[in-house]
Amino acid sequence: MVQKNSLIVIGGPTAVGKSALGLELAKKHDGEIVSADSMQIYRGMDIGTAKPTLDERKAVKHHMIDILDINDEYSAEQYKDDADIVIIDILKRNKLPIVLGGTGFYIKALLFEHNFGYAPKNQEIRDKYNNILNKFGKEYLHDLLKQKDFESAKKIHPNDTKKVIRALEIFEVSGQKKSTLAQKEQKKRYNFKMFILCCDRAKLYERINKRAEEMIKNGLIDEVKTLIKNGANINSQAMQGIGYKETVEYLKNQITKYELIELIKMRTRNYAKRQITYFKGIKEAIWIDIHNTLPDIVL
RNA sequence: GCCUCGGUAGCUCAGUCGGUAGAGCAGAGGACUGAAAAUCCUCGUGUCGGUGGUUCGAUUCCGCCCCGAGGCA
Repeated sequence: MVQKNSLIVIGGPTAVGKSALGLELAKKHDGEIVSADSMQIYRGMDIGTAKPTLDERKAVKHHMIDILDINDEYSAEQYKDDADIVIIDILKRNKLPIVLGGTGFYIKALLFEHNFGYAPKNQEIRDKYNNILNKFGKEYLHDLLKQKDFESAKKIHPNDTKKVIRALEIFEVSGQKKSTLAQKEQKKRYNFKMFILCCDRAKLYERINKRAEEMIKNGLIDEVKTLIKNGANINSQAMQGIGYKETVEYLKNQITKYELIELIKMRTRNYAKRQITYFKGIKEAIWIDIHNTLPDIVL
C-alpha cells in the first residue's frame, strides 16, 4: 500500500510504453496522471508528441497537458510549482498521483529540493552574455565564469555555453555562486516510488522508427502547418521539439519527405539514449523491462 | 565502342608530391540543480574496388579487369 501523501513516478525513454502502463495503473489504483513531458504541455502539439487521446484522457484524468500556448516559455521550476498544486489537489481527494513522462529534468525538479533561492531567468543578462560570447568567444565567456564561480566553471565545459551562461546568470541575479547553492544531498520533496521503463535497445529503436512513420501518416505535417498558420513562432521553445523543427525544414523545402522521416527517427533515437542516461543518474529508480510481461507493480 | 570523372570507416566525403589514412554523421558511453524533445563531453584499423607491374616499400605511379555517373558516337 502506498503511504499517505506519496506518489508513483513512471519514467523512461520515449516510445517505450509509459502511457499504456500509466493508464493501467491509474485504473487499477484509482489514480490520476500528472504528465511530466515538456512538449505535451503545449496545446496543439498532439501527433508529434504522442499525446494521450481524448478517450484516454476521458477514462483517466490527466494533468499538466495542454496548459500552455505554443509560444509560451516554461521551465523546470515552473513545472514544479504547477505540478505541486495539481498533486496536492489529487492527494486531497484521496487519489493516487501518477507522475508520468520522459522529461527527467522536470521530474527531478519536482521530486528533489533544489534550493536555488532567487535566480530566475533574466533575458537581459542572457542577451548580454550572448553578445560577449559572439564577440569574444567561448573561452573568454568561460574565463568570466572562472573569475566569478570557479567551482562551477570547473564542472561546465567551455563549449557548453548554455550552461556557462546560466551559471553566470545565477551569479548575477542572486549574487551567489551556483556551486555553493547546489546541494550535494538532494532532499526529497515527496514520498515516491519511481519506476523506469526500458527495454532492449534494438527493440526500442524499432518502436521509435515505427512511431515516426505513423506520426507522418497521422498528419504531423498538417499539424505543423496549422500551428504556423495560427501564429506559432518557429523559434519558440515548443517548436524545437523533435518532429516539429524537422517538419518546418521540410515545409521550407530544405529536406525531402523521406529525409524528414529518417531525421525524425534518428533524432528520436538520439533523444531516447539521452533520456536513458539521465534516468540512470537517479538512484531511487527501479528499472523495469517492458518486454517481460507487463510488470505488476505492487504499491 | 571511345573519352572523362568516381570507387577510402555503417553513410557522405577529405587525404597520402610513394613510407598502410582522417573528418562530419550514424553507433556506444557519459554529463546535466529555473532553456531539458535543449545543451555539452569522450570513443575512429578500415583487404583505401580487384589484379598484375615498377619500387627497398603502392591505397598513392603504370597496365588490365570489375562497378557507378556523365560525355561523344
